[in-house]
Amino acid sequence: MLAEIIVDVPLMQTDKPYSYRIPSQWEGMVQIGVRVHVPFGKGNRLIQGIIVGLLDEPASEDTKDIAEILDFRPVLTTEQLWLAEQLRKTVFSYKISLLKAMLPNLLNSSYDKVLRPKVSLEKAEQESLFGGREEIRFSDLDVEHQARVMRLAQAGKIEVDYVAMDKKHIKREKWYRVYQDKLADFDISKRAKKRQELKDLLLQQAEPAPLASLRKNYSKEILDFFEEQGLIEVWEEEVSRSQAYFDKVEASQALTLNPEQAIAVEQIVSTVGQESQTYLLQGVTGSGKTEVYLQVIERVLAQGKTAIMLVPEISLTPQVTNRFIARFGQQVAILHSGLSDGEKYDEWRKIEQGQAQVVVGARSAVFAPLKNLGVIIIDEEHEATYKQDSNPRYHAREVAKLRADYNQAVLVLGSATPSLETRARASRGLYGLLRLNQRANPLAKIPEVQVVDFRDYIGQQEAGNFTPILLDKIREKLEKKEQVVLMLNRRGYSSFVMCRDCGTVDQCPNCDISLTLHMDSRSMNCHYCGFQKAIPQICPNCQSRSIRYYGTGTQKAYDELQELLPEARILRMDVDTTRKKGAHEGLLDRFGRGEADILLGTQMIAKGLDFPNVTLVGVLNADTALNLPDFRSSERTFQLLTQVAGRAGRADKEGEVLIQTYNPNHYAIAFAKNQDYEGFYQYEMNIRRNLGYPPYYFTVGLTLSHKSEDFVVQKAFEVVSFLRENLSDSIRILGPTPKPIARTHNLYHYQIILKYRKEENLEAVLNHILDKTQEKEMKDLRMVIDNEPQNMM
DNA sequence: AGCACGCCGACT
DNA sequence: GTCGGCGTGCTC
Repeated sequence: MLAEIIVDVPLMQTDKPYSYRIPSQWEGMVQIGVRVHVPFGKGNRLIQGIIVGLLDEPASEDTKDIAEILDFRPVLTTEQLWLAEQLRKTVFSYKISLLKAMLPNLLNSSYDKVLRPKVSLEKAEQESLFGGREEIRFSDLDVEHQARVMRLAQAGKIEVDYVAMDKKHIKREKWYRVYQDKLADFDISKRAKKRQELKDLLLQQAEPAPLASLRKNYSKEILDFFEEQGLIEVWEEEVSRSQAYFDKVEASQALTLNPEQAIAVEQIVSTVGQESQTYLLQGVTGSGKTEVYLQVIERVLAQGKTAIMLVPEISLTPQVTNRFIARFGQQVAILHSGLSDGEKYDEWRKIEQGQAQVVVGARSAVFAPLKNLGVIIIDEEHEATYKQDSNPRYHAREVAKLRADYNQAVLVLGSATPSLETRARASRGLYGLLRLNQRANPLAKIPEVQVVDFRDYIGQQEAGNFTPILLDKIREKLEKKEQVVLMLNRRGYSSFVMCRDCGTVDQCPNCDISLTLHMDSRSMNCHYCGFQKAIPQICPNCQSRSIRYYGTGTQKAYDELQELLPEARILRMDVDTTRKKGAHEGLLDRFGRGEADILLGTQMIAKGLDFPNVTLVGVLNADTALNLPDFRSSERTFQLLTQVAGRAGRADKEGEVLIQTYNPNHYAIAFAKNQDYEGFYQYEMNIRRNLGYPPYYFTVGLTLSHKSEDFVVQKAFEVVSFLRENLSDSIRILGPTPKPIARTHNLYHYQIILKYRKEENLEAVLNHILDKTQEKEMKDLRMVIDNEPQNMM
């Protein structure tokens, strides 16, 4: 009996199953989807592998044995193995990388080396290294000793063995149960006051309970006494570390749907279990999409099926997740990046063991090992975060479609501003189109949007970020004790330092980007590589003292605002203030409780917030994302402005939106002002057709990086000519061009973009290129192939 | 990746 | 004449 194993060596040459013999003692116990350790290569070092197949074939001469079985039951389902197989075709990554992306981090164990002295090792060395012990761990040594050990090992004086460090870790909790009859008859001496007290307490305790509740008031000795006497039974149970999270949420009931919502729910539910179908649920902000999701899931659960609910990472706030916990209680598993590895593992086990039927999570939750899927819902489907921007570069939407097909499940894509790709498919009838045009709260009105031309106020502004008209509006709202949300769209620039005499901008020495000023740490920082230095006092180029801060950041806007409106209580929310765990929720909670008048933040405030007292939303600078060298920049700007406008007037108070811009006539801003998705869609589709971009064409981006610019350029041209030779004439190849930020981490990046409608050999050709870049002569050339890149930057 | 094989220059 | 440099190729 042989097992086919994908080994954990992420390389093109090893991206195929290897056959290993299953030692007879494990025969019949080994299953597909189980992790193993296998000897690999000349040194027979142990590496992790995943069994993807079993063969009833005789072993050949050089077949090796599986060294160790890591799991008693599969950690990957057959569906997940199938998924990896499918994704391998469009995600230019290795199968092992895809499989590992489906496992919780905790299960991806690492290895250690065990060292033992050989007889040839000098006594003195043995004493100083081993100090009498029979073996030591390589990882326990400091770098100096590690090097010494390596030399001795090479000299054959130390024996080296590989062992795996398995970090698997299940948190356990002690529980107890009282033997009531026995306890009632048990006599405790009058002098043992504490034991008497505990007896009385336990007689009231009919149900099993956590031992920790007794530990608070009773010592270990007393509890041990009761256990030894057989009065209570104590045992250990696995606990979910996120349990506390669930305990504090109160259950909620389904809300009454308006006719549009009801139609959407019925339409979606009617297809569940019938066929794999995709719906686009296009609903204006505040139209109650979440309630539709909740009721669809409820109906799917009633059919005995399971559900995945994907939301963008940023909106995985308690505000959102609590709604799911409140409705479905213990049936929900929550997966997001804020959890520790241990917590993620706990949630994963809940899913894998069938305790959770609903998974709410960010991108990677699309891989959740739920069985019998009925529905997958992707909220805010246009968000770029659904595409992973590191290996493996999968798109959650694509994975969800595959899973829906596999399970005959329904895929629901929800958005107020769908991506053009999705909307185009709905328009062509490939997806069902469901619309919600009314706000769920009948009193809430679509807010009035006003566009302010920054150029009209040049020279008369009190401060760089605020036109007088916006300031007046803010003051007006503050007087009425209403709240204001201000968004600073920082993408593209931030504050930098420039010399007024010679124009020199302080740049990162490793990256082609200006350094960003951070007032709180009094330093200049590079946002790409983390480089940090002191704020210059004189120009590094001309030694002039006329050095000034330019651009704008939330910090600067905050300072300006504080000066202009000293009485206002302002909360600042950006990556700097939300880095700490829980800081994000903390800030929102405070704002929700009315502890601040103004919430000033970056794009992260545009999503999912629902504060009834917010009546003004101001966008300080609508343009920054508009001029980025990316064909999606208009789409992004339109989506962002529409989203943020939706934060105003959620309840019965009328909302207002004010957008400051230098480009009031740009179509993305004009359509956003009128909240006209249809107009924007038609206009943008025309542009995409003329320029040959998605959804009319498919795209693939290739990025080459190297520390020598000449070398990357040369290799990039070689890649382009290889592509031209091996692909059809109809493919359009752009580049190579330097990336918009041409150098980061001391590496030069060059980009090639492919645009095509149909290309038979593309997968094979790209795999071949990936394979070639791993050859030795390519030195440390880095190559990334990104199918349907979301960011051209 | 990591390890061994193997073919050329510098040295005993 | 040999030691060791790293370019090349393979891993069930």
